Amino acid sequence: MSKVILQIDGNNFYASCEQMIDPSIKGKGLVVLSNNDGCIIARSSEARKMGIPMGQPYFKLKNKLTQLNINVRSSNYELYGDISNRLMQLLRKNCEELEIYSIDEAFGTIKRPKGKCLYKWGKDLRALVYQNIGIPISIGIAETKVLSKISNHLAKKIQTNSGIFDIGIIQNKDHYLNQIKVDKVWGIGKRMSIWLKNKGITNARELRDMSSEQIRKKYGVVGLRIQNELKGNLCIPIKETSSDQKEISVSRSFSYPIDSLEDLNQAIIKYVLIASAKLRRYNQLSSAITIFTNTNTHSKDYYRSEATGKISVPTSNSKIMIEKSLSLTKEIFKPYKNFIKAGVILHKLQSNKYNQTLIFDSQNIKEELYRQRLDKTIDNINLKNGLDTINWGSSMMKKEWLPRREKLSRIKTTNIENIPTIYAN
DNA sequence: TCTGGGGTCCTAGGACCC
DNA sequence: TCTGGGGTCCTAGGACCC
Repeated sequence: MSKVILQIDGNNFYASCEQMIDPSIKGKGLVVLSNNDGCIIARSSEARKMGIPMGQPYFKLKNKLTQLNINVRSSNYELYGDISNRLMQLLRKNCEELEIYSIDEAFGTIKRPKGKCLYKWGKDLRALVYQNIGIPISIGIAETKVLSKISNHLAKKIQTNSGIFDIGIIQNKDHYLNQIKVDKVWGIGKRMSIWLKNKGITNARELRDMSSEQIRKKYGVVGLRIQNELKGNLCIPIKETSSDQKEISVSRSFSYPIDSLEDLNQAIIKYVLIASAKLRRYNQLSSAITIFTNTNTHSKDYYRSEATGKISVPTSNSKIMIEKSLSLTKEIFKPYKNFIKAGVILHKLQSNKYNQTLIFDSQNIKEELYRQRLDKTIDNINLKNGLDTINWGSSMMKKEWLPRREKLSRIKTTNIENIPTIYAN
């Protein structure tokens, strides 16, 4: 028995989620838009076949989508999050270890009985997931993470594999690795693939076989790890328990440009409230905040500004964070600029279990406890009734610049009971 | 007119200490 | 007159991921 790595993901995840809760669009062309209805970030396989590209701005393709009778949805992260949780729970039951890598993707491990292909095992899991969750998945099986990604890619690409591929059972993988373009290898991005192509390296097999010394010189341990994983040596381990988050960021584009400090302040307050609620949900504290804003990246006089401030006592308190943020906002604001986006990043996160705060005098302790209770009460009410039920007065004044979500599916998704369950037979 | 959002890891270089 | 060198911690920024 040897351990193998599995890479499992939901096919066209956002599109599949939308189709699952609304059977009327099943089997039809469908695209899902990013926040602010900006770009196309997911396509059903039907839309893909009709030639709709990924990542394109919505406004450029609006007419074409109408002509082709393709359905359009704004992204609905509450829904995708709910479905993702159910998917991951089911996968956890069926793997030995599981690392949740993103909303639609996980790495897992199981034992391989000596010399046995795991295609049948994958097929059963795939059927189980479809019956219980209603989402089609793909499964790639291999010795390492990088190879399991490639295996998953082949599972999707080659029709006869029907969503499952076990490259780990294949001794000589050259035939398959030759088919994988170098920029499709996990960890090889734009920059590295340009450098590799200039060196005549175009596919995964060539990357595996090239001089390690050259890679190490240019890309250090990061590059070497990728190459080693291609050779079948596990270098990137499975992280089962997601260690505490290192930072939390909340940013949004506005539906139209803003140019007043007042508007910017309101946006920032809004984002700080979301971020600090997240922080409390993770039982973490932060001791540094970055605020940033920028004008249109596509315009000639693009302007971006950011400022970071420390908080002397690590906190998760909304009020303290808002005060800090507003003083930072004043620093980064410039008049006569049309800002189209702003955001907040909390860093230096730590668990609130080990909160070694400064010694408070009794009055401060009282205030701190009061603040914590207040935050908690607000969080609980908002969790039950939606994010905006109770909010800080200052973030309520104007909302016209909030992001667009015009094509949101109407189904109420914050309630898990509304998600249909599909039973076998 | 309209081009997303939220993360991680690594490295180089500065500040500081002994 | 000659003015070291290694370690650690922090930060900003690059590159990549979904």
